[in-house]
Parts: sequence; C-alpha cells; structure tokens
Amino acid sequence: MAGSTRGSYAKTVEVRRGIVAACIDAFGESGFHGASMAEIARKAGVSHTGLLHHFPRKENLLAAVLSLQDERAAEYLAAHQSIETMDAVDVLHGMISALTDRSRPQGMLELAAVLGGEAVAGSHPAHAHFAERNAAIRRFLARVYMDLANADRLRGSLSPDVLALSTLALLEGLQNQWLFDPQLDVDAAATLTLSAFVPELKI
Amino acid sequence: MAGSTRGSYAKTVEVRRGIVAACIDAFGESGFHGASMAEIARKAGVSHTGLLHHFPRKENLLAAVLSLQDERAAEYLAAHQSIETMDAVDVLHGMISALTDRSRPQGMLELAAVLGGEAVAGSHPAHAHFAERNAAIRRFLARVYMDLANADRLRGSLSPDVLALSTLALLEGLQNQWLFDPQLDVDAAATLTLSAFVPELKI
DNA sequence: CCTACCGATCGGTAGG
DNA sequence: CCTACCGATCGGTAGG
Repeated sequence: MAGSTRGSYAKTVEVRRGIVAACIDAFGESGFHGASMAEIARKAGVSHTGLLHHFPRKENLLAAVLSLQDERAAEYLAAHQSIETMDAVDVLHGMISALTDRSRPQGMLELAAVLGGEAVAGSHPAHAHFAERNAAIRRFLARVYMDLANADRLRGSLSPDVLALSTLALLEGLQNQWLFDPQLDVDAAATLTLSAFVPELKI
Repeated sequence: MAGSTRGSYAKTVEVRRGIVAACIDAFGESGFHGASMAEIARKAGVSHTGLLHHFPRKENLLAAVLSLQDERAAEYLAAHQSIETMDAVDVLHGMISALTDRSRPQGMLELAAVLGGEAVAGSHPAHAHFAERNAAIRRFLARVYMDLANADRLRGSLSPDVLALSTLALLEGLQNQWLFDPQLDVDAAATLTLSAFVPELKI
C-alpha cells in the first residue's frame, strides 16, 4: 500500500541524509582523498555495500556534499532577506561573522575550508566547482561594492572588482588561519582591515 | 677506494634530488593524499621499491619536500639581503611579486599552495608544520609593520599584529584565487589593497 | 520487478 | 635499487 511505499522513501531520504552528514564529518576532518569509504560508512552506521547502494562512487558523495553546501547557501540568503533588500554593509558583516560561526550545522564551515583548500590542486575533482564558486562570490561582492561606491560610502580609489577579489581572498585566508590557530581573532582582523575601505564597518 | 664511495654518495644525492623533484610535481598537482607512490616513482624514473629504499614511508617524502621549502625560503632571504638591512616596503613588494612568480624552481609555489590548502584538514600530516610556518610568517610581518609604524610610514590605526595577520591571509588567499583563475591580476590587487595601509607601496 | 540493504568477495593497488 | 611478495585496504560488484 501507499503507506509502506512512503515509509520506504522516507527511510531512504533519512539514510542518505545520514550518509551526507558522515561525509561532512569525514571530508571536513581528512579531506576528500584523505577520507575512505569505509570510514564514511562506519560514521553513517551503514555497511560498506549499503553505502555503495546509495552512492555508487566516491565522487557521488562529494557531489552530494557540494550540492548541500550550495543549497544551504541559498537558504541562508533567502532567510536573511534577499540580496536586493539587504544593506551592503550588513552583507559584509554577515560574511565576516560567518568566518568562525560554530553554530552552523555541524562542520559545514570547516568542510568548505578543507575541501576548498584541497581543491586548489588542479586535478582535484572539486577544482572546477570551487573555481566557479569563487567567481560567483567575486561577482556578488563586486555588486556589493558597486552599490557602496554609487552611494559614496566607499573610501579610497580601489575598483569594485579589486575590492571583491581582495575581500574574498582576505576572508578565505583568515578562515584558514583560524583553522590553524583558533586563538586568532580573525573577525576583528577582517572588520578592521575592510573598514579601511568601508568606514561604516568600524567596530 | 674513496672515489667509488664518493661516487655512490653523489649518485644517492642525485637520485634523492630527482625523487624530491618528482614529489614537488606530484604533490603540487594532486596533493599529498591524491598522489601515489607509484606515480612518484614513475616521475622520478625509479622503481616502486627503489623509491622505498630512499624513503621508506610516504610521509618521509612529505618531510623532505617541506624541508626543501624551508631551505629555499632561507636561501631566498639570504640572497635578497638580510631582513635587518632590507627596507620594510621592499619586503612587502618581494612577498607580493612572489605570488605569481613562475620563474621559481619548478612548481615550488603551487606546491606550497596545494599542500598548505590540503593541510587545513586537522588530520593532515603537514597540519602542524603549516601552523608553525604561518605563525612564523605572522611574527616576521608583525616586525616589518612595527618598523614601519615606528618610522611613521603606516596609515590608519591597525596594530602590527592585525596587519600581519590580514596581510598573510590576503596574500595566501590571493595566491589560491590565482591558482583557480590565472587570469586574475592578484599582484595588482595585493599592492593596491596593502597600499591603503602602506602608502609607499603604491603602483 | 522494485526497494533497501547485507555478507562475501572481486581484481587491483595502496604503503611497506 | 631490482624481483618477488606481504597483510590490509582501496573503490567497486557479485548473488540473494
């Protein structure tokens, strides 16, 4: 009957969710190449072959994790109002406070940093994904800075494109430094540094 | 006789050098976990077991590569005058121009970026090494900025420590962005951004 | 004939 | 620095 069918589907969804959660854990800890299918299966509480039933290839796990990241990012933007109605300075503040936000579901943040770092390698299966993701963030930030420039809320003579590139580099770089040394106050460093270009960011 | 002994040593040194060069290539392309011992042996022109004769464990290869990096960095500092006699602004210029310097021996630069990115993972065998290396660079940069502050050649109110942290984050972040998109003019972005704090850096 | 898995094991390759 | 291998594990697949 329909009930049992729905039950089956529901269980599949749940198991797959658990597997992806295990991947976030495993990839965030050891990277894509450093994590093994066996380790992921163990963390997810399924057998090795059970894991393969749901995700026939290791790269399918990577794709699922990257999709979830994109989904979460879209949800975040939707929840925190649309980009259109959000003030540019609030956008920057939001990106900065996300640097060390431990309240984010599980280790999504560390995962992004670890995979993004590992994907610097040209042959990494997620290299193209992060290249496109970085370009998208730069385009987004360039619009933010363009808005600020048009409203005369920018200090200095740097172009929106240069500011976008340097901001992304600074934030990603600070996040990495923080993962190497959680003692560092990278939120303050980000705010103080960017306030040289966006005075309203002060404090 | 002494001659043959010397010959043996010379060959060992040469073979090991070739193996380390192969590692720079392989690790820079695929990362530590992504590269295989077989691939490294092939690149170095030795057998799998020949490789294991010189480096019994994969992590020994990583250690050799990291040592060579440290050695090269020390040579660089020695060649470009001692830090003491070098002007602070020239130091910053040098670090910026190193970002995309293709003339550096082989792929030492990409290697550093790929391993440094991969080592963001807490369980990575080079994690502690890069944590210490980052801390050393921050200490060095803090001294550079302290010198500039004492000579009143700094703009703004950021502390040397914050400037050091943000500078390292910016430069490493820009290097990563450049590896994802070599079209980007990251040297200009670095110079323009840092010139907000060090006016003499202009152009 | 589907699903959600299992225990066992494939051929090949990892580091050693 | 080679051939001949190991115990374990890799990603992936067999039948049920």
